[in-house]
This record gives sequence, C-alpha cells and structure tokens, in this order.
Amino acid sequence: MSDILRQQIERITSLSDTEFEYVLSHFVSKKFKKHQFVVQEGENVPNDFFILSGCLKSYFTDKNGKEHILQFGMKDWWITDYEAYYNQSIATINIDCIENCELLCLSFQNREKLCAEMHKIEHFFRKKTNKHNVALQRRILSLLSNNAKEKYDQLLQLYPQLFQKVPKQLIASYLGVTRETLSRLNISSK
Amino acid sequence: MSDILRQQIERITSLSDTEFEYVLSHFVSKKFKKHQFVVQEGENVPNDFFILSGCLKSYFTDKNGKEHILQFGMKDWWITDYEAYYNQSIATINIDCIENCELLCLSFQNREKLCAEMHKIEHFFRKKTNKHNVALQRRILSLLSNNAKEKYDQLLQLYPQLFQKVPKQLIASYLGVTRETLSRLNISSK
DNA sequence: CGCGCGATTGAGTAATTTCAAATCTAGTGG
DNA sequence: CCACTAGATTTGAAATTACTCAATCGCGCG
Repeated sequence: MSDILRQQIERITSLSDTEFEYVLSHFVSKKFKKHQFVVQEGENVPNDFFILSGCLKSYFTDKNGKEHILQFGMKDWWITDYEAYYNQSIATINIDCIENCELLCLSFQNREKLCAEMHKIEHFFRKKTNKHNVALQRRILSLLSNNAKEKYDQLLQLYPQLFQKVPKQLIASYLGVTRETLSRLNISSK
Repeated sequence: MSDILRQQIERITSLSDTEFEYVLSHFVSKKFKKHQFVVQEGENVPNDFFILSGCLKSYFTDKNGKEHILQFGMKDWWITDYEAYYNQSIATINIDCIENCELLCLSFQNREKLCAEMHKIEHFFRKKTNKHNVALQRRILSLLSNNAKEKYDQLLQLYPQLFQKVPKQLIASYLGVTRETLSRLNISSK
C-alpha cells in the first residue's frame, strides 16, 4: 500500500529499500471514517497527510458561515493546513473525509528530521512543493481570468476522477460560485 | 547591495562569508528599465529573479486581451513564471518593470547545482517555497471568501508599501475586479 | 499651457446571488 | 420489493452586484 508513496518519491529521487523503510518509519498509518475530521479549525496541526486511499476536502468557513473549498485530496496527494503546519500554529481551516480514508501521517518534527538527515528527502520535498506552487498559481489564474463555465471545464479536464467522488455543490464551492449557478451552466457531458 | 539576499538566506540558515560568496557567484546582477520585460509570454524562462530594488508585476493576458495580475514583486521578493521556470518550458505570463529595477538572476541550472552541492541551500529553497505556498493559499482563500472591499483592505494591511508604487488599476486587476469597481468602493484611508 | 495617464462618475446591461420550492436519487428499514 | 427520508440537484423569480462603455476630472511633467 505504501508503495504509492515510494513511487511518488522515486519519480523525483531514487531510494534503496532500506532508505525507503527508514523514511516510512517516520510515518504513521491511520484510518479515518467518512465525515471524520482530520484537521479542525482552532486546533494544532501536527501532521501532513499522504493519502493512500479515499477522498478529503479542506475548507474555510467565512464569517457568514459559508464554506469555501481550498483543496480536495485524493489518492497519491498530500493534504493539510499548510499555513498552520509550516508555522506550527493553529488551524484556520477544516479538513474532513468525504469517504473513508487511509492516510500516512507525517509530523512536522519527523519531516524536518528526515530533511536534515537525508539530503535526498529535502530535495524531494522541495520539488514537491514547487509542483504544488505551480498548481496553486494555476488556480489563482483560473479564478481571476475564467468565468464559471470555463473554470468548471478546466477542473473537469484536469481532475476527471474528482467528479466521480465529489458532489457538485462542493465543486461549486471550489470554483467560487453557488451551487445554483453551477447547476445553471448547462454542463454538456454526463 | 546583495546583503539583502544574504540576510534573507540567513533568516533560515547561517552562511560563512566564503559560502555566501560562492552562492552569490551563481547569480548575475542586471539592471532593467521601467516598462522593460523580464519574462515574456512565449519565450523561455531561464531565470528566477531576486529583487534588489524596484517594483515589478507578473500578469496573464486572457483571450479577451484583459490583463490579470498574478503577483507583484518588490525589494527582497522573488519573481518569475514559476510554472515555466520549474518545468523549463515556455512562459504563459509576462513580467515587466513598474519602476527601474535591479535584479539578481538565478538560472535554473545554477539553482539546481547549488541545491545539489549545498544541503543548506536546498533547505533554504525548501523553506522559501513553503512560505510562498502559504502566501498563495491565503490569496486563494481571499479570492474565494472576501468581497472586493475586504480583499482591498487585506492587501493594504499586508503590503502597504505596494500602494505607494502601484497605480490603483493594477491593484484592481490583482484583486480580480475592474478599476471602476475598485474606485466605487469608497476607500476610507488616503 | 497642454498632453497623457490615472481616477472617478453615470447609466444601462449582464451575470450572479438569494430565497423558496420542486424534483431527483441513493440508501435504509419494514 | 416498496415506502420513506436525507441529501443533492434543479428551477423560478426577484434583488443585488459587478461589468461595460462613455464622459469627465485631476494632476504631474515636459
């Protein structure tokens, strides 16, 4: 199961079996049930989560009680409240499970330890974060320059798997429109 | 002048004089004039730029010819088309100077060389990228959950220096509204 | 002084939201 | 197998918000 993690790392840097075992020993595997919280607003965020299976959402609740999806998480992705995790501060967002999930939890201390001990791993995390930044930048451009329909189409093209697992109202929240507006877009496919 | 860079690095990891000299030798210092392009859509993006002085904007031109500001750059910040830079592909955005600028240019090859040779530097870039990540995430949340006035106030609070250098129409473009809308917000201060 | 750029204002239009109600769907228990 | 329910989606109509386009204003610089 943790092969998925190894494959992801090895796409960037190769590891011996013993090296990977050592890295893996810094993760804790945990199962979460549908609707269970993984990160909760106002609490500490000790872990970053690598997703072995399942589907999650991270979202911000604004002063009017409206939820805004910051990120979805699926197999092979990472998810946490990065602001709180990196700064070791209090979460401002929630993350919960849309499905039952199996996660590999990496504490901040273990992440820093691995990065300090193994240059390779620091390299891996740098590259991974670079990719994450590119994705975030694309999202910003999409939010700024596309209308609702275009944003929807772009997301559908990028992550078709998402649409199998996630209700449309969450997609709407991710795109920054109401579910009613999304419904009125007259989506062709499906 | 390049002290600014050293200070930024040393906020994360300490360097000897010789180490810093070595690092610095991988940068090329260049001056750019107001309105000059630093990155141009459709071209290669060999460099990431550390800003010694001046002010820049990176922006995306959509199919209607409308410009959307992705990022501003000021003293002590970094700027480039990260998607094109990291993937060594063709720029999809433009970056040009709002003022005369003095930049330290770091080629992708030199960045990777430094990261491979000096674990410290890889550590620095990982941490820097983490921070960038947090900033991008905040921006997304702001775009999703704040109205124009709130986004404006938040930006003003975060980067008051910007408002000295940048015309309001660019601020509007950064916030994702038209200049007319921004003008109608009835900004209190100033 | 006058040009040019940026900022503001007005009026009509387009897009999105809100609120309410109706419809559809998947899963549960009898 | 069917009825029931909760959640998700759709539809309608009115209200709001932002946009477009055009005109005007203000100011600094040559």
